[in-house]
Amino acid sequence: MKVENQEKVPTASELEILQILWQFGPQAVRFVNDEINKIKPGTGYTTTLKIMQNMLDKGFLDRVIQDRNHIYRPSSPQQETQQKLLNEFVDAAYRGSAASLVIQALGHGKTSAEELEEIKKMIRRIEEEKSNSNSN
Amino acid sequence: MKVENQEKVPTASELEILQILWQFGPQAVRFVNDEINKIKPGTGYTTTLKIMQNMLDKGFLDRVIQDRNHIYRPSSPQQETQQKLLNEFVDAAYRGSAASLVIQALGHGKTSAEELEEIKKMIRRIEEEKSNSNSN
DNA sequence: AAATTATTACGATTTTTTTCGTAGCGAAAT
DNA sequence: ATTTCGCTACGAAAAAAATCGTAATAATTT
Repeated sequence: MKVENQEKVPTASELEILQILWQFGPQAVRFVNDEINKIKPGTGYTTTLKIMQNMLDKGFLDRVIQDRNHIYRPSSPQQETQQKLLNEFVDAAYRGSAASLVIQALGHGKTSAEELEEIKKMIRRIEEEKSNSNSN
Repeated sequence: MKVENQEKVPTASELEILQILWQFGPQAVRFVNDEINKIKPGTGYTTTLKIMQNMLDKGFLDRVIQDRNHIYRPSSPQQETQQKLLNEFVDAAYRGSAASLVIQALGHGKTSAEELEEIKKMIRRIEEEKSNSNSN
């Protein structure tokens, strides 16, 4: 019985690029590089290009030619990638205990009342599922 | 007004070592290397040693001589390091939204009823603090 | 004190990631 | 058709992290 998966996840720089594509949809390198320069000024075009090409090789991105240039888009849905990142992070930083991560994440105090409501709703949903799980 | 911190956080391998020291308290290299070999068999003694020496240089570990060998211990409390890791992770993977991370973390279904109770307790505490926040 | 044993120190190599210079290519402008 | 412009391809260098071989050191045993 295997304990956990060893999925390949994007690096920090790769994740920045994914965030931009998640937010703005499929884009050319130029657009992505411009966005990155808003956060990390001075990042060369070819730097961004190379990372995106690496991501293509690793299978994190797909590419299509449109209007004579290359449009990149994430090859997996945002949620799925975030879930993998989260799983890896929980294992590495909290030894697999999602609950203690959650408690610490809430503990920093910047969570709004609306968000807390959403979270409570989520908990209620889970509790309902749990009580129904005998009749599966 | 600064938006967020850019603290130096341990790498994945360094974090593994911190986890061992958090769990078992201050230890010599030999002990840490043995533990690591339970997870990553074949990791050489000098590899672990070198990483721990790097961590000493970076300030993640302190060292004391005891019984003629070097005993290492984390230089910051576990919670503090985990909080920094968490902040960085929330920014990188969830663009700063702790709430969506929490919802996704709960979503995978492996959180026990007891843990859910703990989380609800935490939420109640936060809500109380929020309503008292005018009288600070 | 010489040999053995266990440890740390040091340096080098390998691997991964990030960075960028330069060449090549195709479309548009002159 | 030649130049210019914007993009991609390629390769290499720099930086960061992980790995390990070997030397040095110090205590214990003989």
